[in-house]
Amino acid sequence: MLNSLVYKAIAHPIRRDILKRLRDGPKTAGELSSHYDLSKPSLSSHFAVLKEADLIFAKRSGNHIYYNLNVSVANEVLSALMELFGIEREI
Amino acid sequence: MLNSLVYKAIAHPIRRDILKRLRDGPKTAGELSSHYDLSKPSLSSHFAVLKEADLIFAKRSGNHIYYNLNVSVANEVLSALMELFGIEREI
DNA sequence: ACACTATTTAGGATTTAATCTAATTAGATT
DNA sequence: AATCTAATTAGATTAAATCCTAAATAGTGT
Repeated sequence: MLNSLVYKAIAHPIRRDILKRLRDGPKTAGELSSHYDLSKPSLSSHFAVLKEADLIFAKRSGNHIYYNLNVSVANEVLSALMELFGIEREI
Repeated sequence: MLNSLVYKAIAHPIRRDILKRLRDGPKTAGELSSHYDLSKPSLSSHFAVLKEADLIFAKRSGNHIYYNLNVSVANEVLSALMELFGIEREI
């Protein structure tokens, strides 16, 4: 079954928004932080929660760290919820 | 978009287990409570969270209150998460 | 190696969630 | 209307999450 950390990770609106933004490609912490009225340390801890849940992963390039959406885990989340709700997935 | 209460609701393992059990049909509070080492008031508050999120609804029949899974909202959850992760749903 | 920039860790305050026991409500049945 | 059963509300406590400022780290690039 799916890791419980994932559910905790998507429980926070800012973390969901981060995930949504990462759909369109990798972003740096600074780039993401510009969208929220939140200190960088606070945002960093949101990243940590998402990383623990394995929903994102980090890659350094030059002076920046880029965050990437972990698409395979995202798919697992959906499968787990479908099972939870007893809904069949087509294909 | 989807109500934020839904994400909070599925964040707790007991609440997810309740949802799973309700897939197979309505259950009373007492019936559900027998599966958990938790006081009835605590469980009742879990029901309240699920109700607030509109994931379940209650129906009285005789001396019991039956809880039912709200399938339409369950489907909305999946759609919302698919959008969140940028995954297309077939059909 | 030194300094610069980006990000995270530490420590602490505040808020929200989860849980319990005891008391109450709601409705059903006699 | 009195009683019984099922479930919830109240009130208090403990645990977990969120957020901040200040300090530390990590890696880049001069």
